Amino acid sequence: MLTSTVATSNPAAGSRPAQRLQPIGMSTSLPRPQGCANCNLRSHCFTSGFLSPSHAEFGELVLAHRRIGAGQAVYRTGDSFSSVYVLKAGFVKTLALFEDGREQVSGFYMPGDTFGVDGIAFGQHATDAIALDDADVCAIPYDNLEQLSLAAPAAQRSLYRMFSQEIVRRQDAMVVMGTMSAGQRIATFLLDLSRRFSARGLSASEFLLRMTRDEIGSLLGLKLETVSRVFSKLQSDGLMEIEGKHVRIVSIPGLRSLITH
Amino acid sequence: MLTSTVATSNPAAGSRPAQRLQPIGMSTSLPRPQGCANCNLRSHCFTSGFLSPSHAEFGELVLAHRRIGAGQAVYRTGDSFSSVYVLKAGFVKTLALFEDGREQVSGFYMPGDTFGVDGIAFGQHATDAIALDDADVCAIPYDNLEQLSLAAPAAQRSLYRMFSQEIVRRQDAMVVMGTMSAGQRIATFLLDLSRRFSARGLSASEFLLRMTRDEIGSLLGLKLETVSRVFSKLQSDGLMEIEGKHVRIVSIPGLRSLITH
DNA sequence: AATCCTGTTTGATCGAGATCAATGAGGCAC
DNA sequence: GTGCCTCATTGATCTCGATCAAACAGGATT
Repeated sequence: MLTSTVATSNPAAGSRPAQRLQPIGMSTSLPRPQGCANCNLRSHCFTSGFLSPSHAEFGELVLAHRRIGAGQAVYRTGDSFSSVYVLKAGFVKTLALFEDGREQVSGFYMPGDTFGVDGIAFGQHATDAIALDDADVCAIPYDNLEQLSLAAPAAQRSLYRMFSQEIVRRQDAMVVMGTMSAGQRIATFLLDLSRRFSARGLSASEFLLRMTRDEIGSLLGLKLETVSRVFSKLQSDGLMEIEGKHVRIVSIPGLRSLITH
Repeated sequence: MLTSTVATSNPAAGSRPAQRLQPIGMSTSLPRPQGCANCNLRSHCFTSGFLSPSHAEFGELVLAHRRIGAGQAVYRTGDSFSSVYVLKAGFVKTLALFEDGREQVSGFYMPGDTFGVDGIAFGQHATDAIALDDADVCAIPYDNLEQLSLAAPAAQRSLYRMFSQEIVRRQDAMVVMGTMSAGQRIATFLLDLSRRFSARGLSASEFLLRMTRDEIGSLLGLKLETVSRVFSKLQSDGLMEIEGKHVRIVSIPGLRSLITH
């Protein structure tokens, strides 16, 4: 069992209704305390592929910066598409909405991740992006990005890679939902989080879930009770420990073998 | 009931094992009988956004052309990524493969559709692309596309739109699998096919399925028996008629209301 | 303190779809 | 023609996850 009680970092997210923000543009952005050159997320940001230290001043030109309160929207479905966003701090979920009111979590994003790319197809966003806790986002106006891409082949390549990764990410989600049992889906989810935390220099085995059981279930095509039951089962099987939002993975290989068998 | 027996256009696809083709490049491509300017799919091809008639000769430079036999692969997972493909004739499925051997159909493509975009992220394809019947594909070497994008902003914009559409398509598939019953998934699938046939000037209500029940089930996260049962149910409910591969949708609004309720 | 609210856990039951199984239909090879 | 193969249909049964329901924990508010 976990010995310490861990408070969530997002006490207000649930009780505060999601509110619409103005679209984020350079003209309305707050001044950035420091530029890309000094950003501690440089290595994870997709701009690192084309913003070399010597181009730091160019980075200043491209990026805007804004704080999003917990539960608030970075953008809403149907909002005119103007920017792609890089998460600088906090966590964000994207929600896919269907015409008939159906909705589903389509992704969780952590610092360094890029989101909002879906908007390019039709000039308006195809998801809601909601902050799970207080979050800082860098908004990259799409017009600037297009310009930059024309001027810098490396920028174009980074952008294409990012697009393609979003395609692959959703494709993997399809396979997970189309072929895996509840236990396998949860294991896949946990290992994905683990890998991403690890890539950011954080612990691969111990971390906080920033989202609810309901949101996890929505992403995976499961009900919240099923998510809860699977967590309990994995704990009793000795593969993980879970107490509220606090997760400790006991056996990463154990979770992996669950998925294969 | 349907009064005529309709032969499938793909008698050999099932009995012939999928075989690997050489990667398609300009140097190995067959000469094209005619250029983009005269292509009857111009209006559906993503190149139509930037290849104006006056640029027809540029189109000749960009495009290569090749016939793929039924059951053969345009590319395989892991193949080095060199081209994006536009389907000129026939039907193609893409298969997503997982490390553990898991596989799932991730999309069906019809003439005018673009596929293969997933390869850009990691420089190698993330899917298999298999012809469902004899197919003609236009291969667009990625290097050329990058060059063209740098020179022509309209080309870049078309390419981005296409990427983003692939993201949205997979996201919709996630919602379908994550929130819909078997009947609703099948109805969504049929309406999607109907819309796409209709957009190509073909009948929205009567068409041939080029794929097996198993392949449909794989795309939707269902077993082939379930697909078959749902077809039978929809027929007995008077919403569609189905005989083998031949589908006639009796009530498009009826199918739509199935999805909502 | 008491109350309320959201999120979580756990139990009992139900049902949609998977699984197992048998049969049939169409096409191809010989 | 016969045999073989893949694909499709339909029935019987089973099972996993959904649903319905109750209880509880932690915070926030008053």
